[in-house]
Amino acid sequence: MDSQPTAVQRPIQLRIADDLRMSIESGELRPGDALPTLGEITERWSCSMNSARAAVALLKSQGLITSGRGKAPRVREALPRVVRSSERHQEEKDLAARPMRERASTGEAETTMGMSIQDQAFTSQYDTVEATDDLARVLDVPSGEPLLRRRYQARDVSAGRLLSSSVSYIPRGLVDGNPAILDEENEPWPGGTQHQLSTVGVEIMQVVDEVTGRMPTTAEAQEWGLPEGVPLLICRRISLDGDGKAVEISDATYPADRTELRFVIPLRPWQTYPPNDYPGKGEAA
Amino acid sequence: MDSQPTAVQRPIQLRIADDLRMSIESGELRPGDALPTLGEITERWSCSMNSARAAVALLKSQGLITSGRGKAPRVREALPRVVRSSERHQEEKDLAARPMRERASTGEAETTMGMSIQDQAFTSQYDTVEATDDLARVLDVPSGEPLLRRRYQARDVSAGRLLSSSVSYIPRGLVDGNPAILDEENEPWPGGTQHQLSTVGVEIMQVVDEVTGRMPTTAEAQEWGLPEGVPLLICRRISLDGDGKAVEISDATYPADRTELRFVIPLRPWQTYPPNDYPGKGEAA
DNA sequence: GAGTGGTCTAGACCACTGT
DNA sequence: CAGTGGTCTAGACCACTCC
Repeated sequence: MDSQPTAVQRPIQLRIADDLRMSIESGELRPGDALPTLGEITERWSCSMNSARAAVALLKSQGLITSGRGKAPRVREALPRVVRSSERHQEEKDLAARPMRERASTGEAETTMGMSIQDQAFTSQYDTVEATDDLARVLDVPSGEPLLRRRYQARDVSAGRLLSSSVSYIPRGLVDGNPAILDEENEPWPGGTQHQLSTVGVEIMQVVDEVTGRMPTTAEAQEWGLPEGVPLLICRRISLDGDGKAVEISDATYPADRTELRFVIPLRPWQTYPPNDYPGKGEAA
Repeated sequence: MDSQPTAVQRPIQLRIADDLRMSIESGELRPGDALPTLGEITERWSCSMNSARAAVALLKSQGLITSGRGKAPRVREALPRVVRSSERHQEEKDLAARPMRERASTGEAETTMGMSIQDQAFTSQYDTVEATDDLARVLDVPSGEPLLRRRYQARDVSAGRLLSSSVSYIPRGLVDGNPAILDEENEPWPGGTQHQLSTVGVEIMQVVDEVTGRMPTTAEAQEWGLPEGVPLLICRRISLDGDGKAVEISDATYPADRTELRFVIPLRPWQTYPPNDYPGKGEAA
C-alpha cells in the first residue's frame, strides 16, 4: 500500500537541496547570505554529514551558491554581465576604412570590461596548422590545407585569470599575398582583421555567429577562475566575403555568468501591409 | 623537500578524473564506450569506492559521460544540434504580409526538429500579469502595468519531455484594441505574433536577441530530460517597432547539448576602400 | 584555537541492467 | 541472479577562516 511503483522515496539529498533552493527562491535566503552549516543540516533533516554535503554540492553544481574551505557556502550574487554586441562587426568594418591614425587609436580599447587597460595583459600567438575536417568544411578548402591560426588571450594581470580567449583561422592561400599579416609582431594591427583582409582584396559582407554552450573542463574552470556550476558560451564567428565564401573562422569562449551576447537584427519594411483577417474574425462580436 | 607549499597533493578524485578525461580526449575511449567500472578504478588507482565515484561524478557534471543505475557509465555521444536561425525573424515578417491561406498553412511547422508533427503536443496559455521591474524597464512601461503573458510549450508525446518552451510578454495597452489577440483559443494564429501585432497597427522593424546561459534546476533538468552537465541557453528576444520602442519580449530556453543559435548579420559595403597602410609598411622588404 | 568545509575510507543496502 | 552504480551512514584527517 505504501510503496509506490516508482520513486519510492525521494533521495534525502534531493529533498534537502530542494528545500534549500526554495529558501533561496522565496527570498528567505538572499544573495550573499550564508547557508546553514553542515552540522545544522544534519540536525534539521536528521541525515549524515555526507548527505548534507551532497545536497550542498548539488546546489553548487547548479551555480546557486559559492563555497570554499573553511568558509560557509553563500548564496551566489549575480555578476554584472559584459555585453558583446553584434553591432561591433559593422563598427569594425567602418573603422577599417578610416585613416591609419584613427584606426590605431581605437584599436584594442574594445576589450575593456570595467577594467582599466593596464590591468590586462594581451597575448597573441601566430602559427600555421592543417585544416581539420571541421574547419575545412566551413572554409571550403581541402582537409589538411594550411591555415593561419591566431590565438588571442587577455588576462587579468593581478589574478592571472583569463578575461577573453579566441582562436582565428584564415586559409594561408588568402593572406600569403601580404606577408605582414603573417607576422605576430604587427599586433595589434590598426583596424583589426577586416583591415588586414582588405590589404589582400577581401571585403567581409556578412558575419554568421553560431552560439552554443557546454560545461568547462577542470582546466578551463581554473584558467577562467570560474566558480562551479557556471557554463561556457561557445561562439563561432564565420566571416563571409561578397560571394558568400567563408574567409575567416573565429572561435571564442565566454563565461556565461558574466557575459551576454547581443544580436541586433534589422528587418525589412513590409511592401504591402498585412491583410487584417484571421479565423473567427467578424464571427461573434 | 617533497612537500610543496601549496597544492601538496592533488586530490585523488581529480587525478582519476583527469586521467579518464585524457583517455577520452586522446580517443582511447570513444563516444559510446563504457568507462572502467568503479571496482576497476579502485584497483587501478588504489583508492576507495567513494573516491572513484567522485571522479566519475565530476566527469558527469562536466557533461562528458552518461550514467544510470546498474548501467556502466559511457562516454557521451554528441547529439545532433537543432539550428535556430535569426533569419526566421525576417521570414516570419514576410509571412505575416501574405494572404491568410498561405499564413495558415506555414503556421507551426517551424517547430519541427526531426520529429513528425503528430509526435508533438503544443500547449499555449494566456493570462495577464503585472510587469516586474525587469520587464517594465525593457518595455518602457510603469512597474505593475498589465502585460499579456503567453506561455508556449511543445512536448514529445511519447516521452512527455519538453521540446521547446517560451514566454512572451506584450503590454495590454498595445493589444487591447483587438480582443481576438487576447483569446488563446485563436492559437495557432495564422502568421504568428507579427501578424497579430499588425492588426493593431504595429510593425516590427528590429529584433534584439540577448543570449546567455546557466545550469538548469533539478526540476528543469527533469522536464527537458537533460543529462547531467548540460547547460541551458537563455535567450531573450526583444521586438522593436519603427520608433525603436520595445513592443514584445520573448524569453526562451534551449538545452545547450542539442541546440545551436545562429545569427546572420549582413554588413554594409565600404563607401571608400580602406587605405593600404599600417605600421612597418614598406620598411624592410 | 574552535569551527568550518574538503577529502577520503570502509562498509551497508537498494534499484537496476544484463545475461 | 550476479554485478553494477546510486544512496546513505559513521568516522577520520586536513586546510582554511574567523575570532
